[in-house]
Amino acid sequence: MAISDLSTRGVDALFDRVPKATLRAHIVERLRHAILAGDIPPGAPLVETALSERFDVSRGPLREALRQLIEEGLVVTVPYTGTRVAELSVDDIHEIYSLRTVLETFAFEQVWPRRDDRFRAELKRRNEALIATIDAGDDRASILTELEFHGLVYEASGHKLLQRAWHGLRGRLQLYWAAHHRAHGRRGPKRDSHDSYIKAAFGQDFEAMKAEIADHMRRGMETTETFLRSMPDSSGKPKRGVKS
Amino acid sequence: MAISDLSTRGVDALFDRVPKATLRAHIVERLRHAILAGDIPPGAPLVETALSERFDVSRGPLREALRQLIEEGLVVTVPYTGTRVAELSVDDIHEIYSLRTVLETFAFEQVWPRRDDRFRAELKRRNEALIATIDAGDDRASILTELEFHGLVYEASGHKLLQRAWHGLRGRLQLYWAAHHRAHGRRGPKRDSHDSYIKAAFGQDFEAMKAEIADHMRRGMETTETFLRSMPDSSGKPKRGVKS
DNA sequence: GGATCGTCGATTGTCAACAATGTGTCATAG
DNA sequence: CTATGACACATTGTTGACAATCGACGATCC
Repeated sequence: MAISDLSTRGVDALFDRVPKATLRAHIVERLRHAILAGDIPPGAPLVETALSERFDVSRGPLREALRQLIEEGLVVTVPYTGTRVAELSVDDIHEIYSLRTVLETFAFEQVWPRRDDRFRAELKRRNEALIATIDAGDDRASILTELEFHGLVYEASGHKLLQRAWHGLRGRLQLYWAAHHRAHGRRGPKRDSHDSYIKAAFGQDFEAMKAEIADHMRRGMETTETFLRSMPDSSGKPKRGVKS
Repeated sequence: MAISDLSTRGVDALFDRVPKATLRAHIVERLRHAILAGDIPPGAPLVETALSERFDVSRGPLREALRQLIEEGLVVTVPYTGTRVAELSVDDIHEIYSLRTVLETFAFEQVWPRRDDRFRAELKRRNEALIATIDAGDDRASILTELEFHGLVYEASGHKLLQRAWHGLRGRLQLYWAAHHRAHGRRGPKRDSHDSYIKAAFGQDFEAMKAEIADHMRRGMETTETFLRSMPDSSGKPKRGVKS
């Protein structure tokens, strides 16, 4: 799996100018990383010329990369006027978590009959990876490991459309979690936050699993919402902040 | 709506160069229409130079339009090799309908407490519009009216992310329905196909509504799957067929 | 002094030419 | 006749320049 490959090499090990496949894909990666890491905060303007210079590419591939990030919900644009990193809002949080509850429940429903030993072992492995990042105090990495933990269910479902939907949610979630991390230092996921989740996943009662998912999501949403409401004003109008 | 506008004036009655908003958006509209109407069948190659000439734009906006259609699942591409209209497959049908069942159930769950008279009236209105197109024998239009009928629930949910997910499903559904229509002349939706659906939607029993949705989807999926399996070979390799 | 209109700068939208890559063909050797 | 290799063609990827549009600032008029 290329995913675990990425997580081991760390978040900012950047290949500078080694076009592996297509240029646009690389820009998407790097821009997404810069946004999700908070290097370019929500609301910050994304000027095409500045970005094309920063990434050392022309505006063509860069524009296409921006379009993709728009599709992912990380970036918003208004024609002839400008492009910015998406802003945060409580309404979005409600939408993200409510839809995520539905999708993750559905994903588990698909996976339920096929929970073999490999699935169980991998779920445990990813939980231990999550705990490791928490113990290490690496909050930024713990965001990724937590997403990978939950991502397993979608991958195991074998449902491509569902995985696609999860991908769209995943980016948005990361945007909020990263902002939380940036504001409070620690986002504060507990070591045992997934214990009951795993227990239910290994059990035989699917209804219990559904309840556990709903509960897990409710807690996550409340945490995120509380954080966002504590923000002074995330809908302010930051002027500049792209260059470097 | 500009869509009905486009459908009435036909595919090649082109406004010659009246940029209303942004060029890319227009190309997306026209390309999507051409694909969903079957003018460019599944598997047909989409050559950028040919399309840019056909639509009288340069390759820049055209490429961006293609990217968007890729996101929507109507088009597939492989780097440096080519772009084609997405092919049809039974696996996709299962994914589309299973996910759609989940999403539409969720949408109804959101709408359930707010089913006021306006909602009921609009649902009836759209059903009558669907019946009108069926009676008129306009199968192509009945695809649109049926999608609009089901679309109401998503719109009424007020859930932007959910609407976005529906949008992605909608295009794919249309792709299959249009192929069905093209192959069999009539796709054959019955006049009363939504009677029980509406009855459940107006009732008080949400569990009954869930069952009705599941049943409706199951029937739709079976119809679509049966059609696709009756196709000689939809995974063949058509050579050319873009120009004109 | 306040409002309105025009102008200027900044930013995105669009275009046509050039480079990189992949695929199929055709000649050639075994 | 088959396999193999090089070559040419078709197609996408990338680039830099040019055009259209928007927002803000400042001058001007009431």
